[in-house]
Amino acid sequence: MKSKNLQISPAMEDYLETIYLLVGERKVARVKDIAAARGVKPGSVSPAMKKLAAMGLIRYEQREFIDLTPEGEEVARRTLARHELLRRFFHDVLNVSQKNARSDACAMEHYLSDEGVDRLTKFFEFIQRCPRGSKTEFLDRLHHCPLVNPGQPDCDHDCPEVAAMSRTPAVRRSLSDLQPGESGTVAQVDAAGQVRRRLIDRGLIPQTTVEVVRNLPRGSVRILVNGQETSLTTQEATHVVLAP
Amino acid sequence: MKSKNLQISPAMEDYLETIYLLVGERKVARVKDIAAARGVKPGSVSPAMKKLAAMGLIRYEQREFIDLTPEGEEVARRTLARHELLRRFFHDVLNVSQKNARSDACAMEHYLSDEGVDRLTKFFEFIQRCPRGSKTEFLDRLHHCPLVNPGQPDCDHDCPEVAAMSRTPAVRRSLSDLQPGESGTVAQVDAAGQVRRRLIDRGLIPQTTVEVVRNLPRGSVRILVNGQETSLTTQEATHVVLAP
DNA sequence: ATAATCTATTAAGCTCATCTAACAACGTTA
DNA sequence: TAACGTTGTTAGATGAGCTTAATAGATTAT
Ligand SMILES: [Mn+2]
Ligand SMILES: [Mn+2]
Ligand SMILES: [Mn+2]
Ligand SMILES: [Mn+2]
Repeated sequence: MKSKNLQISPAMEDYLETIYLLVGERKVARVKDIAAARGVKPGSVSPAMKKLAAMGLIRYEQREFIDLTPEGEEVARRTLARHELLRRFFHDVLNVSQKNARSDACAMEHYLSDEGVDRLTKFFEFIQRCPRGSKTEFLDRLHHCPLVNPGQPDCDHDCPEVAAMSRTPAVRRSLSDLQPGESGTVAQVDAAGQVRRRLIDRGLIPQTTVEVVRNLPRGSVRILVNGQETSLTTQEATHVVLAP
Repeated sequence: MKSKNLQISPAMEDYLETIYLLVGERKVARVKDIAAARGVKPGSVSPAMKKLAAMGLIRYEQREFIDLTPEGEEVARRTLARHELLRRFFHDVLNVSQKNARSDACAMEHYLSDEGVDRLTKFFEFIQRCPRGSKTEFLDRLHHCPLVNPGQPDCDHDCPEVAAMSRTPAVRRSLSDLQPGESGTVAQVDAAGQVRRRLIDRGLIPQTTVEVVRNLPRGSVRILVNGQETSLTTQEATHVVLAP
């Protein structure tokens, strides 16, 4: 029984993932449960099940319990592996809340290439094994570095940058220090909330090159980011820390 | 002129992003160019432009050059910022090929939450500033660590794990060493190509807990991953390195 | 100026994923 | 067994996004 449609859509992957989890949790998957888990109405589930059955991915007799075929299980597991990989990256590495980590991951899992899976896995292998024995050493630094998270006591990881910071008050150069014609590389967006969002949304993320085109009246600067011009208030510009 | 539809779909975001880039590159955006850039037919673009114009995001008179309104530019820039953030993460950090990094990023940009953007930016700030002065020190380790990339000469970063590795032949414990009932934590999937993919697709990614349920005849093991059982050949199991 | 060539718009039609609302099957309780 | 409540199926409709093919407008060459 060949599948008629070789491409599996995001929605179909999610149905398979959901069935897989339901069968794992409570032995059986029913239309009602699938609908609840996916946040859709039962009326949407029945036709979807018909389709998945036609593709040979589930075993489905009307009104009976739903079960994955080996091929469906394959897809479900692959999808879930991507889901977990991304969720862990967001939650465990980036410290995104569980809720957002989960929903971002479940949306993006359908678009992560095989190469992406491979390399993201390598990343976990690295932070698990390389950094000096303790498996959380790298994450510790990431989550507690006072350079990035102001208010953190100290990273106690003999980091010369931090030491330098506590010696000299602040040798930081910001975007507001640049003269028209000069350019620099963003090192950090030293702001929170709305200001931070606005700066990031304008493309001012670390490692981006930014050039000051000219100063505008009324305390604004015209800048060039990603080959495109925008304006910023000088106030905002002081929050963009540049690499030395 | 209020937007009738407050939610902007992935496709619409991509149209805005495309227009933004075209205007930046060659001053004007025409239907034909937009179609080519997005890989759709011109017949799809015209109605889309009509819609975006109705939403107040572009300036569009039939048969004339297309331009973003300030609101459209806002959306375009935000989308592009996410695109670049993700692309850089995949390419510069994970070493995914430009092609895949770009396409993965452009698909996922529409689903990354604000919190995700914020934290991913923090990640870049961290690797830019914390690790010992050189901005590429962390990436160097990641990309050259011989623990993860066999064949690499040596990471020369006084890493005790590597030193231990070169002293003692191999103290590694793999999934195939576990007895039924025992469990461990995945540290690395020490395989390439098909085998690696198959193991990852079964959920065996670093930091996952795995339990051996029982040994099967004919050199297979039944294992429990993510609350679900699967089988592996003993051969495959030897490639799953466990944390000590 | 006319024809040839590009380019853009439109209409019709497709697929996918969803909804609502009517209906059918089933199991339970009275 | 009859009624009821729960669960599942179906049909009809919607909307997004795309294609193709016909048509229309604009530009360029002859
Ligand atoms: Mn999903
Ligand atoms: Mn998922
Ligand atoms: Mn995109
Ligand atoms: Mn994009």
